[in-house]
Amino acid sequence: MSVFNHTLYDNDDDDTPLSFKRSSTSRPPPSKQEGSSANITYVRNPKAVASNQQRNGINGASRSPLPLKPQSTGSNPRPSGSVQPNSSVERSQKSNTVDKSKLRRPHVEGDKSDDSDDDKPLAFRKKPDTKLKKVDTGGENAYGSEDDHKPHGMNINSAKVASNNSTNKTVLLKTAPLKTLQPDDDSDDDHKPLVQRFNPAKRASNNSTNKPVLLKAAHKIVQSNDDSEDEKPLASRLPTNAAPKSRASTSDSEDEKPLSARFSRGTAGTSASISNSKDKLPSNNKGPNNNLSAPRNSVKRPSDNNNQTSSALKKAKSSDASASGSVKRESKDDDNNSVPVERKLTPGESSKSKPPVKNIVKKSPLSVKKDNKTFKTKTKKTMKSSQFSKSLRVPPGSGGGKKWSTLEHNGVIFPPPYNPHGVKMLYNGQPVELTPEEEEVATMFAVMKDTEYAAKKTFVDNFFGDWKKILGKNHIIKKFELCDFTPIYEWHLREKEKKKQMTSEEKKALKEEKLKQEEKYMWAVVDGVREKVGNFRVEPPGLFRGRGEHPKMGKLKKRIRPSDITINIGKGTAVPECPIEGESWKEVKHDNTVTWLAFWNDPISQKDFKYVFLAASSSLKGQSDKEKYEKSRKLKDHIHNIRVNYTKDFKSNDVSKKQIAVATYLIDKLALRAGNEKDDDEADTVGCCTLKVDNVTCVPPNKLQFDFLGKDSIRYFNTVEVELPVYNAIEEFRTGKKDGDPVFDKLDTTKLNHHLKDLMPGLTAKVFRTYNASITLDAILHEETEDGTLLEKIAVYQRANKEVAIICNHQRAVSKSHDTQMTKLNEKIDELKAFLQAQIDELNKDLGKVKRGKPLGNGADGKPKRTLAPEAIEKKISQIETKIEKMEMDKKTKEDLKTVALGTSKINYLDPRITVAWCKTHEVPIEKIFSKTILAKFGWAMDVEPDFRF
DNA sequence: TTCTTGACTTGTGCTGAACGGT
DNA sequence: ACCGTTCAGCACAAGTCAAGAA
Repeated sequence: MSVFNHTLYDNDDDDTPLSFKRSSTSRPPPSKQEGSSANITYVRNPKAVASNQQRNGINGASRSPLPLKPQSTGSNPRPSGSVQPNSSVERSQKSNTVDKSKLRRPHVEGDKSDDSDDDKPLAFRKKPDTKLKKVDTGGENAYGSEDDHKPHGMNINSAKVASNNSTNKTVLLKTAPLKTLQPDDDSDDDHKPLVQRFNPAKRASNNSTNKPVLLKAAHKIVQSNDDSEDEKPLASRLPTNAAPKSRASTSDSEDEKPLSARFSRGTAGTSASISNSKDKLPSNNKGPNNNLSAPRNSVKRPSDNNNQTSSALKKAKSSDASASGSVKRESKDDDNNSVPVERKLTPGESSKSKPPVKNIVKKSPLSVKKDNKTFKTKTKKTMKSSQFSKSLRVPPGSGGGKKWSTLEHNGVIFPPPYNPHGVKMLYNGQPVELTPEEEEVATMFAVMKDTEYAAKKTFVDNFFGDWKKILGKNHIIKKFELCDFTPIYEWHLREKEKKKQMTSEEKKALKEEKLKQEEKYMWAVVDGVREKVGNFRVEPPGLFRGRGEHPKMGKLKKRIRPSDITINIGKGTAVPECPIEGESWKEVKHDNTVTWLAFWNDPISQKDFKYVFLAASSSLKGQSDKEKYEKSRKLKDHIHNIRVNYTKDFKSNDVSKKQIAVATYLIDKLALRAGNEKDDDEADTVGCCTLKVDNVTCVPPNKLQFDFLGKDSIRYFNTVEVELPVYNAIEEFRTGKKDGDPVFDKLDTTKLNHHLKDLMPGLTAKVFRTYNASITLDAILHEETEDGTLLEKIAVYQRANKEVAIICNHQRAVSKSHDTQMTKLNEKIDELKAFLQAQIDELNKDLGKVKRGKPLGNGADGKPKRTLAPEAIEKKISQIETKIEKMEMDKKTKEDLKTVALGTSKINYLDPRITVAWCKTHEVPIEKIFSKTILAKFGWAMDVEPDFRF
């Protein structure tokens, strides 16, 4: 069977984590038998749980003080992407010290080689002269970042430096001209405190010496020799050669230097504030999706075998890679297993097995128009899926191309019809009789009474406007102010309580019932393989919860009916029966150039669609995921030239060119999103291309302060030191414009991406995010993993993950109980400290006696104390101190991560092969890093060789 | 060329299961 | 066994980007 299964889910093993052993070489753990055993059970125990309601509310997430990126050593300074916390409080809280030390990044200082820098994540690149000035950092991070770069030892100093300013942090990047950077960065040490520490040379030596890097050494060596390298982008290789550390130092291409040198990054703190609110209505449908036991299919897709079979190595070249990615699918044969079976698919596989199809697929947009009148069937659709040849297949993203040959599924499941509760709300103090339809909408609003939404005017206005349409002109209810939804709200609370009070048996029964109803919708069969369906539940009606200041928040999201839904299914396959009697689907299509199983128009914005796709663990999704990472890896080979290219254009006389250059720089350095144009009926958020004059402030001599609301209205706040030409260009772009005007008036994402494609096939703005995230993880893991305990290794991974999350500005709301929890933790620590101190005092006393040859007397238990050797006593004291340190560390970690979300980057930006290879090399059970779901999603990456480098 | 449509990825919060301490 | 905290997984909003239509 597939490795995947074994690895991940052996039944036998139960939950025991499997660990990859190095010795095993690339092999994954022995596989088990096929499907048999592995079951993944998604079912959870129906116990009652206390949910924590973290809520929503406001997030004020502030970012942890993480340092964003350290300086880069080289050329590009990474933007510090740190986000600053919104709340001053939070900011102040952060401490920089701890993490940083761990985070240190590889650094290269002197690098002579530019190349190396290019490979490096921006974060790691050197700063040119960093003079570290510390900028005002707001504190937390500013320093942090720098510290991070530094070797641990260095941190101390840096710590001092750091101040807790609550304000903004500025990053300091040095803009130093390249020159500065280069040659002797070592020399820079003088300037920079941090820097000094960083001598590459030193580092290298340290590693070998101080740090026990067992694995590393071996590993590295291997890499260089490995064939595997072929696969790897050059850049990646470089690092490997010497010690990772050496990377920087070693490379010599000076060519590159200039560019790199130029970039300096500031690490500013960024803070992000969040303004999301969120309360959601209870959705009817939610439910765990557990797996049912379904038989699994062991069938594999016919494949080419391109896949990687066992050998992880099969590395296809990048180009192929995408095509050949192997994917494991979850298939189940039988009911019981939900275990994913590994399968490999090659894009072409399916085709093979199946009869060749014509390849005509052209990609046309869906034929369905909204009107649906026009249903055009474009050629593609018409074509039978069956016949495409593999060669024709195009990567999923590419647009054209057949995605499947046969597709079977059972459609979607609808939420239950509204069940009136009969509780009367008050209007002007009087109970009001409402029809079920009117009551349903009133209830949607009532249950949100304690959320932030209920206090927002836009939300209330939109809700009331839509509700009035249902009430009709002549309804007694005319003014919102006279409405009192409290009775319904209280009813809701009672229902919630009832639910909570149910016994576990009752809950279990309910769950099973639900599972039984949903089981048939959970699976689809694609090219003969059973695959999980992602979101087979139609969204229930409710009030739209747009994020930020969304102009449509509160509008009624009407109930979706079968007549709103378009089904996509294989030709010749039975069309799913419409689950609601007397109704029928809007349309049934047979389009094998797309991966959706069904869609309906978003009731809030008719121009948008809601799709039903396969689950992330499916082969189709896995293949596309792999292609995404392969494309990002390819960027490694082009990044140097791209940087040279845009640097050259910073001073172009062609404004359009200049804007493209500066925008690309910001996307590369700061990991900004592209920034598509938005309509007026959407929240007012921006990305790089849509930055407005008031989103960027020039802080002389060469810093830029960004403050804007990005995706999901998450605040991006960061002050970064940039190269002087960039600074000047931004200043120029802002000149003569008003606050709300676009900084990049000659640019939009289409133009930018068009330009990027000239630099590298398939390159788009978002690829930089993936590239910088993955290469940062790869670099930190290689630079900082040392021999140590499992927990220590996991901590290294977490720090690396955190670093990436900060770069990407992935935030989360601070849990409501965070402060309480911290207080408790502090009390516990203090208590323990006092206790431990007493012990230490006692031991010290004993130590003195022992040294003087005196008897120890009796212990607390009245028995004479055993005489310990001084060394033993010292050791004991040391252990106690270590324990205290560990607790402090845990506390810091908790504080640091309170506003940082690690999951998003893990799921979307970090090439799983980096993690898998690292786990194999360092014998860390993959389950310690990836949850069951993520493991299933990344089945395609499980058999990577241990020496894989991004 | 620009606008619109369509498809798919990315991102945050909520809910309830899992975990760990008492 | 109970209970609070942590975390996995889901829901669904909000991005990106390509291709077709105008």
